[in-house]
Amino acid sequence: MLISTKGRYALRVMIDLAEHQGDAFVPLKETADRQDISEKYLEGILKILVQHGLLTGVRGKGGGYRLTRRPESYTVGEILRLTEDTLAPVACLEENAKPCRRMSYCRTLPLWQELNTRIAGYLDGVTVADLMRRGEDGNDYVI
Amino acid sequence: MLISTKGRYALRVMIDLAEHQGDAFVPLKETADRQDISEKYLEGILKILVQHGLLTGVRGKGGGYRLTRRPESYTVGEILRLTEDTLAPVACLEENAKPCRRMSYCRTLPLWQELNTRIAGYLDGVTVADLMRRGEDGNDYVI
DNA sequence: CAATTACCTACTTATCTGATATGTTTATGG
DNA sequence: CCATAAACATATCAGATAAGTAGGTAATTG
Repeated sequence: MLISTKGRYALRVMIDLAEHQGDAFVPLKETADRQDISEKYLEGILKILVQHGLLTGVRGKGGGYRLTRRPESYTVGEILRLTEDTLAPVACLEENAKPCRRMSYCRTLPLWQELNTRIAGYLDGVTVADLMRRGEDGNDYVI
Repeated sequence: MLISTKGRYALRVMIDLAEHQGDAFVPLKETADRQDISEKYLEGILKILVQHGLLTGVRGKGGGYRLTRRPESYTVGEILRLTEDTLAPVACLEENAKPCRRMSYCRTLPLWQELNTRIAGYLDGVTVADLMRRGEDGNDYVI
């Protein structure tokens, strides 16, 4: 499992907010209901997105969450990197992995590196705006 | 983390056996030493590979393990699918995942499906023979 | 001031990972 | 035929992670 519920939920929330934007701030409860996700669990996820500036959160009556940028400017990779611990397919390629002695001659390292590149390349090439378009004509982001 | 040590070790063992083949059976202890992997832990991994016919295991003095086919006939995907629980990047795409109600309209499903296809496609396109060739001229399996 | 809503901290429960320990069976060489 | 080498089998375990729950605090508005 490369992507946990945390990352999947984060993506769905971003899409939800993008789709219900314009009419000011969207309270978490609304999104949680629509997406059928536990409110309390979602809170933790949205906190991360706010802290990193992807969303604005406003408290009190009339408050809620809102995107800070246009949907086409958020890549899937950007969102997942915040909510997932890592997107690396193997431990050796993680951020803070302890350097592996076998690196210089490991027969499998190039395999993992290429896999990593392909995964990151794909996820960085799809935007939230792309994900909104399911069912529309000419939707080919999956290709 | 898509691939755990189990899968990574399995791959390294297959390569190790491929490289030390011909001189009959290779005892687990040898491979474990060369690859710096716990003997006991490796046993469990090799058992799986034997049970599925990728390796032959022979007991007693002079025994050990041997590939049953030529290195170029084993794909990385084939090996990893045996040793990893799943290669699916998200829970919804696992073998025995309970069918998701949101499937027909889920905005993110196509994203995961395409990611899954790309990962599987890459891993099924690389063989054990390819992995042996690191450092050789014209080695371009990572491209 | 009351209601709403985001924000914060801590806990829980189940599952998975990466092993270790302790044997049993099978084959070979002396 | 017995000691040794080796695969095969089963159980257990400690630590980490995932997914979610609980309970409370702070800010904003009508």
